[in-house]
Amino acid sequence: MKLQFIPIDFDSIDINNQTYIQMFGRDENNKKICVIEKFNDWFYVTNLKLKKKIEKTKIEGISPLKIEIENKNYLGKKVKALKIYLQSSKILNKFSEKFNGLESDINIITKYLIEKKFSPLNWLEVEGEILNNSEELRGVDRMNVDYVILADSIKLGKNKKFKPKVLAYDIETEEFEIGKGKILMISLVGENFKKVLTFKPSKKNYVECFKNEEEMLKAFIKYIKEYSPDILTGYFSDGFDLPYLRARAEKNKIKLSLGVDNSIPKFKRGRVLSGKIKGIVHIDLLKFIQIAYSQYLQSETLSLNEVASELINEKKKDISHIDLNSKVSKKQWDDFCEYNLQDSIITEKLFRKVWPDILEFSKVIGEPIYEITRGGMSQNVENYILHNLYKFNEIAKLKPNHDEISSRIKREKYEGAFVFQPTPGLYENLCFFDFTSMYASTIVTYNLSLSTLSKKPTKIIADINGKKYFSEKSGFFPELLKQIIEKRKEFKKQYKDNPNPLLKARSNAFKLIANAAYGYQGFFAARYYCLEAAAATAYFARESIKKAIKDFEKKGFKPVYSDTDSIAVLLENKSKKQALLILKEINKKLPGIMELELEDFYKRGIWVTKRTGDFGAKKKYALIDEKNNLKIRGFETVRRDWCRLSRELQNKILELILKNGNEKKALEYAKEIILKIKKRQIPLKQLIIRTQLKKPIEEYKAITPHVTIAKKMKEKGLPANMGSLIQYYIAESKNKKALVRERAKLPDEKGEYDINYYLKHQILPAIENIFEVFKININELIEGKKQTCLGDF
DNA sequence: GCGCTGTGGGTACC
DNA sequence: ACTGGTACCCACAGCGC
Repeated sequence: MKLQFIPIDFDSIDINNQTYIQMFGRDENNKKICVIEKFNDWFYVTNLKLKKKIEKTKIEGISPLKIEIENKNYLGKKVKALKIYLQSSKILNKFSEKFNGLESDINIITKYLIEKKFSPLNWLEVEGEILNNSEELRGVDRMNVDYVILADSIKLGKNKKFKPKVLAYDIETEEFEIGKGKILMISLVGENFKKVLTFKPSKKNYVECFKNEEEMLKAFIKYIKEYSPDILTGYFSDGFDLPYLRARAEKNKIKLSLGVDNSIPKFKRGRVLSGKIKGIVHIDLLKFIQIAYSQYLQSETLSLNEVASELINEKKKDISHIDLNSKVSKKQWDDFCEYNLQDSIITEKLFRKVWPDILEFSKVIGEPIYEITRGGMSQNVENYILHNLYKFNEIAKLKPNHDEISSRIKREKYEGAFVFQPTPGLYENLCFFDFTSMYASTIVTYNLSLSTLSKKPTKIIADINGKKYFSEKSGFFPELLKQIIEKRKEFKKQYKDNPNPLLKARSNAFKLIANAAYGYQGFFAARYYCLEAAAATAYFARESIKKAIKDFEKKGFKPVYSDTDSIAVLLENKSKKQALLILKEINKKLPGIMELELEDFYKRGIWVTKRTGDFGAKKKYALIDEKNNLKIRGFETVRRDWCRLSRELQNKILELILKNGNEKKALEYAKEIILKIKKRQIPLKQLIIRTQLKKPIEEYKAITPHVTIAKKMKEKGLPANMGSLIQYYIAESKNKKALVRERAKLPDEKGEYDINYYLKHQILPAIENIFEVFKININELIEGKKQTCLGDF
């Protein structure tokens, strides 16, 4: 039979020493199906003399299926290679190791997709037979899908729209530690499907009540099987919900058979766990948001609440804390159920919102959605490369081994970007320019990569701790990056002409890959690691930006600031038109694909001194554009480890100064706030300091306030683990010389906030340097000196 | 015990 | 360990005296 099929999840299986690829997805009638196809895995050997020996080799009773001689490239050089096919991939590594093989370390699904030139989530045309309790294939078709088909041939099909069947879930538990307490409830939300499973009655109509935790877990499994989603999604579900479910299932001695073959979820150890369910793509939305969105989000944490409110304008249900040790009222329990349901509702909506990005990311990189949502950007860059090496007939380089990685980690840092030393002051009429995708353009323009690093001198010379040369013949890495940049441009333009989420997502996916390519070459675990290329990229970028600054200066534009790829100049008596003309002139002379573009014009901008030393601080400035929009960089206002009071005060002061062009109103405002805190009229909420715990508590050498508080929280049984945001305030103490950490208290701990601490350590640092631009000494104002001059105090 | 400087730690910029 | 380097600023740690 012949059918149209869209693959969503991928796996492989070995039956009687033959490897098969399993693809789970939908047919054109929206039936959930599994397509199985034989696949012969391979590896390469570049020593042709080994052909006979390999042919005769047998491992675990298996010898090579066939060996082909191919003309290939390896790191840009022509090679003759043996391509050795094996019917079973389980002995591939053993074979490959024996003969120093290549490409044996590429994931089998990746290889299948590369060989077939399929991309996940593209429709395929499948011809084959439906399996019916096939004994020959050891009952591989006994799965919870509508049918299983063994394919004879698979071709690219006609693309059409596809909407995956999604189920979102969320659990509420007694304890935060995985598996420690019971799971109290589980919510499930899909299209026209809303349920909360629990074992304590509630009158809410979506709640289903079971005898105990065990029965609830069984029902959870049953509902997932019945609903049979393509995608099961949660928020932080790799790190919490799924492992917790696994632990409680074990405790209740039931099998968490969520897979379509009744298998239990598999967990892969990484920096954090990732949970895989056979035949259903488990997506932890948090992970994808970290990869694709975090750099664009305003949210200070990536909590579901903050992210959802920013992306879909939805909030979690606000309920008061429930103390499970005391009696819980019916109303409280109902609210709790609703809270649980709401989390899944939000997660499902959030999923719908980011789905175009997941889809495009997967198509652009060429990897299934499970893979692209895990493993970080370096992995995505690498996968993009692997899927496109065929264009260059390249054999892939092996991953570095453990020793290689260790020595790479130990290497010294190289010199990075250039940052202009600003002169503190308030400036008027500024013009910002920046290089488009600077590092990526630099890599392309100067041909910087592992395979183009040359031992012999060339015209491309990077002066990085000695001279390094790069060949002028373009290499596959820069060439690939060039294509990425071109595609980015193309889709960006298409999006401009025809704004739709898919085009935006596609353009954004290419942008993210381009931006990560530079970091990739300097990343210790990269296949195409090349520190010289990374250092040379930074070198040529520095040269470019310094030259551009000089060029603007020559044309009479005074440079004020520059960081990595941006330049700010003063317009002074010149017009915007003139600035754009100069930009054009400078652009004409730029090499390769380097391109400088106008970022924006600003009415005013302010730069301040460092707190220590009397010169201008880098990476700290505030701008106001012609529509009175503020753009604040680096200041305490944008730093989450400062209390709200200092942040809001500083923000207001910057705004008043930039709007008015002078400090008068700002000073009035500062006085007001200082007076308020002196009178203890500022609510504690404004004074909470938040700092993240970046590692396990025991590993800290310096015992800072937030570490002290974290310890206190642990003692109280509150969650304070790696990654937690620790909140505290600084309270008064009889001992004037007590350390800050000794005065730090939890937000709900009794005490009076220390007015002096907040004046000197939170308010003063946030505004002192700003007023210094106007020769005003805020410290004197705070301490109450010169009262007669300033009044009020 | 005081004052200075170095270091660890967190966060932001690009 | 899960892209890179640059820079700010705090609180504590450690040193000399």
